[in-house]
Amino acid sequence: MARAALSPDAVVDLALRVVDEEGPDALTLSAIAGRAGVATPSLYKHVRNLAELRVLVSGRVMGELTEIASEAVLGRSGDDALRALMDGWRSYAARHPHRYSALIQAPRPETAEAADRLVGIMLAALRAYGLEGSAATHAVRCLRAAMHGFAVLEAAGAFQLAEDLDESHALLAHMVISGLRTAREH
Amino acid sequence: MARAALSPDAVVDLALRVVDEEGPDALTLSAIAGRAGVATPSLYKHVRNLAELRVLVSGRVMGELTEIASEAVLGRSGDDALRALMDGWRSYAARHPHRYSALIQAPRPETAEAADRLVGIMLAALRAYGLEGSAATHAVRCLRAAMHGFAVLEAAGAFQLAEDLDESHALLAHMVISGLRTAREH
DNA sequence: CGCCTTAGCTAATGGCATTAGCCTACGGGC
DNA sequence: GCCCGTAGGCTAATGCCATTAGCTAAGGCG
Repeated sequence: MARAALSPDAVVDLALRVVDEEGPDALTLSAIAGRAGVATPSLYKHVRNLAELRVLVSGRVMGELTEIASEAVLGRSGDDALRALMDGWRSYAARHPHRYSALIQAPRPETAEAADRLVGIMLAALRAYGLEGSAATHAVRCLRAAMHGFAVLEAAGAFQLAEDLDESHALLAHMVISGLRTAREH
Repeated sequence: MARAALSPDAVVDLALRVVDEEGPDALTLSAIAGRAGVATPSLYKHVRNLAELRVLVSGRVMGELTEIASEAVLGRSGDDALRALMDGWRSYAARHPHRYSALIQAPRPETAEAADRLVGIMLAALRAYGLEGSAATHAVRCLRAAMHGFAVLEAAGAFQLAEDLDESHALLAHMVISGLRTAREH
């Protein structure tokens, strides 16, 4: 069975290292093969193709994000939980901007489970606001949009001015919270 | 001067058509050359390379978005202006999802002017809330994050459930508005 | 009327993904 | 302890794409 060094998981590990160090565009099979000390075609023994590898990477990132989110919410509720969730999300994206950019948003069966867990955590974070059915769905969508939008823009370096990003993000959290508190009327 | 059919602008036009019809990943010089009825290397007479073409495409999209945004805000103020801006933004992204995905968020000198105009429009839309200096910057950042996050997720088809997206988006607008109204404390 | 600029061309290079087919070392069963 | 099947590696080949170099012709301008 040869060196046994490689496996689908190991390939994803290397892929994440490539992404972190060289950016999502550098995620190429030959870059990974180089790091693995293996010829490029050998990777096809572990991964169907580049597209599938991207999905696997995305799934891994989603899993990490789920872990972060779940820790953030743990033992908190209400505004506190929501703020912790948003802060955790943002800090993950800021710590690993390339990794975050490798997140695929289009729903894929392979990442459906992780995505569902994430939605579950968001729902839990929103529990204190007493949202029922559709209202909860709308709230989760907005929360996701806010967190993702901020994370993407920050990761891309789109916020140029000198103002403190922590403060901007606190305002975003305030918007979500105050919007949820007064959601009756809209 | 040969056929005079091509020019940098014409190349961008074709590029936009490719993006719209086949998605951002299909944006390739040879696809454009095919549509232009020209050999691939000929395009280098009009555009420095693929990377620059992407930036030009992004600039064009940003310009269109600026137009939409400015029309939306025109003749309105306060909550009304803000909601119209958000609705216009979202509907542009929904109408041209691939085009919207081709938007490059990382600041580039070539798109700086369009980006500044966009920020200017957002500032105008926020005028009624009486934000000064830094507070206005934070508000623009949050508005951008909310609009962009929702647009990206919708364009990617990330919102799966059956609930009405208009309603979700109305809630998002409500969050922004109510957050701005109560922004003192945070 | 000739020149020069310019937009097009072909040829060549190199990176990458992907497929096909080969080779071999291990591990389980005898 | 030996045999064989399988799995994981390899090389070779293909094809697409971007990019560069150098050629060519056509149109405007003097």
